[in-house]
Amino acid sequence: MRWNPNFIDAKWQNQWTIDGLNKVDDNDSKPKWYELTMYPYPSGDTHIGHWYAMAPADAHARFRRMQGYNVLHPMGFDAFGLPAENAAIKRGVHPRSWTMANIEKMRKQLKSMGTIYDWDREIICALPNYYKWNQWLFLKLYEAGLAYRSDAPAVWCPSCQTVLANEQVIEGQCERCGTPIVRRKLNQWFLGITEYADELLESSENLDWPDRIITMQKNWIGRNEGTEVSFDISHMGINEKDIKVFTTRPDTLYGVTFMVLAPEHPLLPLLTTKENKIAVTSYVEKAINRSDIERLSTDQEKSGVALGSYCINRINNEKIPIFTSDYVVSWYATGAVMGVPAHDQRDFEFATKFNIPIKQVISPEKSFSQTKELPEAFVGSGFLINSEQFNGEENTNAQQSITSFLSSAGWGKSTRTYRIRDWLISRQRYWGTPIPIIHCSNCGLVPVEEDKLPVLLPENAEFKPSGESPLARHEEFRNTECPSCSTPAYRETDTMDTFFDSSWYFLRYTSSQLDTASWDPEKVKKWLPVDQYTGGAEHAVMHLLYARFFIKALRDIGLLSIDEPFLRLFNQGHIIADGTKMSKSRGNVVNPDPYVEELGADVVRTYLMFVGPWEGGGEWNDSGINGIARWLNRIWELVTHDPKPNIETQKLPKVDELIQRRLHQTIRKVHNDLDSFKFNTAIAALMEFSNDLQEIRKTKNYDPKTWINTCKTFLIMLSPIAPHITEELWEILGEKNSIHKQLFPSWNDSIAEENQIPLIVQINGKMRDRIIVPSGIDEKEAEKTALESPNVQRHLEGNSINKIVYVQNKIINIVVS
RNA sequence: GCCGGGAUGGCGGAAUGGUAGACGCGGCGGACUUAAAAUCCGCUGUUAGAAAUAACGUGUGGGUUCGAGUCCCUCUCCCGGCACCA
Repeated sequence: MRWNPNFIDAKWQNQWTIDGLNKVDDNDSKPKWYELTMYPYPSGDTHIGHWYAMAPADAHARFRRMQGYNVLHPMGFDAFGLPAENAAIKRGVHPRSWTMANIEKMRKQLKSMGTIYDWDREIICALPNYYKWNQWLFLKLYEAGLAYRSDAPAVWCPSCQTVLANEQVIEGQCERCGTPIVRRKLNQWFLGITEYADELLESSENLDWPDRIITMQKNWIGRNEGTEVSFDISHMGINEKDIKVFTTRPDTLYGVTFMVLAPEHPLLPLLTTKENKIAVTSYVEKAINRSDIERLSTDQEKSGVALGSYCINRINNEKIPIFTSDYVVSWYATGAVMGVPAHDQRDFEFATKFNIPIKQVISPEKSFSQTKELPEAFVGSGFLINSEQFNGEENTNAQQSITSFLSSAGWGKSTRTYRIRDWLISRQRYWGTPIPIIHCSNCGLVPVEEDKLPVLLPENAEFKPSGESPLARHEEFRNTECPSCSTPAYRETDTMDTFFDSSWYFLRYTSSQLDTASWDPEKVKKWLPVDQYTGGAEHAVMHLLYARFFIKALRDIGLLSIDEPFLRLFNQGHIIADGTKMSKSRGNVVNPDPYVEELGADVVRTYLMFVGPWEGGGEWNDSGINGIARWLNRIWELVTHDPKPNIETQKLPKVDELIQRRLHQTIRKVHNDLDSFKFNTAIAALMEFSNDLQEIRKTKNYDPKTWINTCKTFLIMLSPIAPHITEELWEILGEKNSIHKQLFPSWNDSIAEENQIPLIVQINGKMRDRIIVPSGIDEKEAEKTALESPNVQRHLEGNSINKIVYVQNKIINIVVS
């Protein structure tokens, strides 16, 4: 190393702090730019994956700042969550001390990256000055009817000993620990995200987000148009008079030969006959206790049991036997399915197994008379048969006519159903925000008064998981009195999902120190929405969807006036090691510190940006990192060594022109690449340019003034990527003001333009020669020059020219017979 | 099963329908050095050739085009998402 990176890193990080270079001024009159990167969970070690997420984001934010924006690029810690609790249980330390010690360590490591975070704005969600506002926002949502308690069947992770949101289930397994989940009926807190399903779907069209994320959110919301049909059970003598089903195929209504209720369906016990009770109860119990993976595996044989009762298909008055089966799930649509075995493969399999009649009602041909036995369900389109007045109708048509018939009869209606469920936010764990509600036997649910917030998380809880919240066993916390009637009452003891914290943290950055409100409305008005968000795609249907919902809900409550939190989104890839995600438990964490110590922060930053497109991520491999160290070394040499040009040569103006041309080409390329997160090619362009400068220096034919100015411009372009070495060299070149206060250079297309270009000569599309011609020559001239080429002549021998295709400044293709 | 994205040298990767392999790593050869490291110079897709050059070459097979890594169709494999969703 020709320069001492450790010395320079420390020198400038210190100097920038002293100068307040990265303080963000809310009153700055420059246009604002809010560039946000997802805040990390303080797991203890900043690994190379964190750098991969943060260093390029920092370079981009710096680039925006150099374009003249007032840039807010904050950092904080997603400090509540299970790992702290698990680590605490394992090691006997308190989650708070574990978390705070980790934050301490991570903050130091993040500072070593040389980022522009304004640490005065840091947020830590696990501190009362943050979670107080979680509680306050919860109460606002509660007042608005968007937070409610309900008995819906919840997803339960047997290992984490808590309920989860549907979004936290990946292929039937807990997102965090991979344990197969089960469903339990529990009384839990939900947020009404489904009320916003349509808006979430529709307004995503206007976001500058990757298509795949928008698609994932669309699929997750899963809006489906169909028909709700009610089947008559009034003969059963119970309160409910019908079973409602949702179907996308109302055209097959005459083909219904059975009804299936989900094992959790509320009507199930009421519709089970005495004779069938034992069989049904045992089936239901088994089904409910199975994990989703077992239960929803598509390759198992259909199972089920008859309830012994029937319902009436009102359209034709047929008696339809009722079954229960685990292929019908309670958490989608109405939890009941009309069985049309002739036209649905699942129903077909069920009917075959239980010897239920299969009645065909759609035929591929119009003149169809006789029902043959179907080998499998016919799911194609065709014409209705066995359907009374609708016979002969095209089935797509019949979907509408049957639906309107049902509507006018009051037996059904056209409707929509959604896959998305309301967001379950209760967690039976300790290390989270206490839900600020009091349960009173007289008054029911009573919100904690605002001036009593925060409801503090007690320090001395026994947090070993037991299936109920640790706070439930904390008498002092649990026992309180009702704010409204003053009788003894108890506190809600569940805590909030940590995605609650991250749904609004970006608002808090604008006024993180404020203790009289969740945020300063003026500042939020100034900074929001986030102009550019960067982070991993794994949050597509969790954090990103929740945050969008939050903003819309808070807008409707009157706390905000924006519709969307994040205007632009960029998903960077992930650095993996040994083929999987880096994690402490897997023991494959790559620590950046040794690299930083050996090579300096700039080398690590630059290398991470150079290895490939940012969205790609990839396997960690340090084989090329020395190449970056060598390059920065060469730059050090280039700038610090007196050029000593031979100013007497006559070629001087020409070389100057060449330098200028290459410089302007490079500015254009680097500007456009940084603008669109293409750091790898921006760095490649800077490398090419520095290689050119080295060649030029060897000639000694240039004006020293041009040389120095060119070096300075080059350093400015490199400074968002490698902030320390460029600042040092900037100082060495005699500059007094920080390089990071300079504007990004602009280019001039006419200076960048080449006057001599290589023209590719092809014969029948194969390259035969490249000739240097003046830029912009016309076809005739190009043709003449091309035909003069000996190699071209050789290939033309004995052939006649059919056609010549000329593309100016690119190619000339001679087509011969 | 459905919906996305992808497959380019030994490796990471680059290429508005117009020179495939920029840039970097690694490798080979050379200079400097007592030597090594560092640094510098040259070569480096495959095959043939001393070279000029030629043929071949972007997962498979076809197509459109003067011209295809790029556009269209087929298949294979890999990655991500969803999935007994009614």
